[in-house]
Amino acid sequence: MKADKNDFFKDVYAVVRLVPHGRVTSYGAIARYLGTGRSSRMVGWAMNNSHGLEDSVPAHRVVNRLGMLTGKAHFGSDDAMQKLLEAEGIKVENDCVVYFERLFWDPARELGL
DNA sequence: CGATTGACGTACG
DNA sequence: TCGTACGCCAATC
Repeated sequence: MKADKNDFFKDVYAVVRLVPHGRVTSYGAIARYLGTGRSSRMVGWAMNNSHGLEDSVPAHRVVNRLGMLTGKAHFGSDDAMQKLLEAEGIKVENDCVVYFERLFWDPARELGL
């Protein structure tokens, strides 16, 4: 098993797919879980690459540390991301996830790092 | 090949 | 407490 940077992206997708239905996580949480820590930007880049992937990555479950739908503009429609979150029972208001801290899913914690 | 941007986060003033 | 600056790594211009 090689630990190429390519696996980093792959791991990001894997973690995002592991996010339970009706839950959300943050870029920093994933980055920290992967060990990149401060390279949270790369997580966002991975999401951007996820658009061309065969497997759909629930990027709508990934928001910034504030629970803000920062990537909503990349879903094609500004309402697409919010609509997807609401479809899972996540209440979104003013582009911000309501009870974000309650719905927050930390891989490093849930997966038992 | 060099400079800028980007779906973020933390540190400092 | 709020605002600004910097770091991170890769991709794009």
